Amino acid sequence: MKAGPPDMPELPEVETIRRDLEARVLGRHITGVVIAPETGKPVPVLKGIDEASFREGVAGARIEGVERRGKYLALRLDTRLLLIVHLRMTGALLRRTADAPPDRFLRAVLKLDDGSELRFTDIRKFGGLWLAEDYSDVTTALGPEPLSEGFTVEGLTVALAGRKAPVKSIILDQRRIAGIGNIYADEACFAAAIDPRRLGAKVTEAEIEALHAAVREVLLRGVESRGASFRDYQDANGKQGNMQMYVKVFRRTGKPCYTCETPIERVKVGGRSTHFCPTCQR
DNA sequence: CTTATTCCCTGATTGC
DNA sequence: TGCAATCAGGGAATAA
Repeated sequence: MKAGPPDMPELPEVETIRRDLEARVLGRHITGVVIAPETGKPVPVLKGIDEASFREGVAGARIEGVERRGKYLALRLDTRLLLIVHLRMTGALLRRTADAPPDRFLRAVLKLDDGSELRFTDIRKFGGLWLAEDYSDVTTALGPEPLSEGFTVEGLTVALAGRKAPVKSIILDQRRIAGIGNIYADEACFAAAIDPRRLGAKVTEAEIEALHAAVREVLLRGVESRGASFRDYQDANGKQGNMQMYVKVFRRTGKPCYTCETPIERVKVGGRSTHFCPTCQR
């Protein structure tokens, strides 16, 4: 496995986990919860709820749906509550048999009535679990799902109109579009031939159409590839994705652009590492 | 409403 | 060789 900074679960990665879990845990009952002892600096894995209340809220509940909203994953319980998970940077949600070897960086375990377990691991402890009635209880309002009909050229036009923020920052903003992270933002800007540093207000009508199509294209390819595993990402079965083999610019700094052979450049946009081709992207 | 900055956390990498 | 400093980043909080 290639070394480097961690890769972060974005829409395609979370969707891959969702599909894996839907096929395996739908209809199962949660029989127990185990919170792993803290290692390093103590950071609660349960957000906005104490352990006893969480256990009481999920124990015995039946899993009636496995959902995704943006980068949030949720188990819909028959109690009408959502057990919401966010993996942030290094989180994983692994389906294991109860006798499987211990996982490193374990933070919480949901035990199921078929003897399997859902293990939440997280090296950097940015992720967490919530128990809530709705996504709006745990996050600011999320924009449309980019792979749904709710994501339109018109909506993207409004999101960019008059804005002085870089186009990359705008498509990374979960309130504008839900689910795009650093990998797919860079790939979408390349596919649309737009310099990621360009201000939103300076993107033309034709380019907005191209960007709309590009966002959908790169995310669909990501889902088809079962996500990108540059280092840490793994699906619910502990397997890596393949999207890292198809990226055109992300973490290809100094390597030749596949289109024009100009070396890919890396800059900071909105505090995030940003990769682009200075020739193809204007 | 906007945009920019800081913070959280720890394994990998870089620098001396 | 060793050990400290630096880096990565999603999203919330804060500042302006």
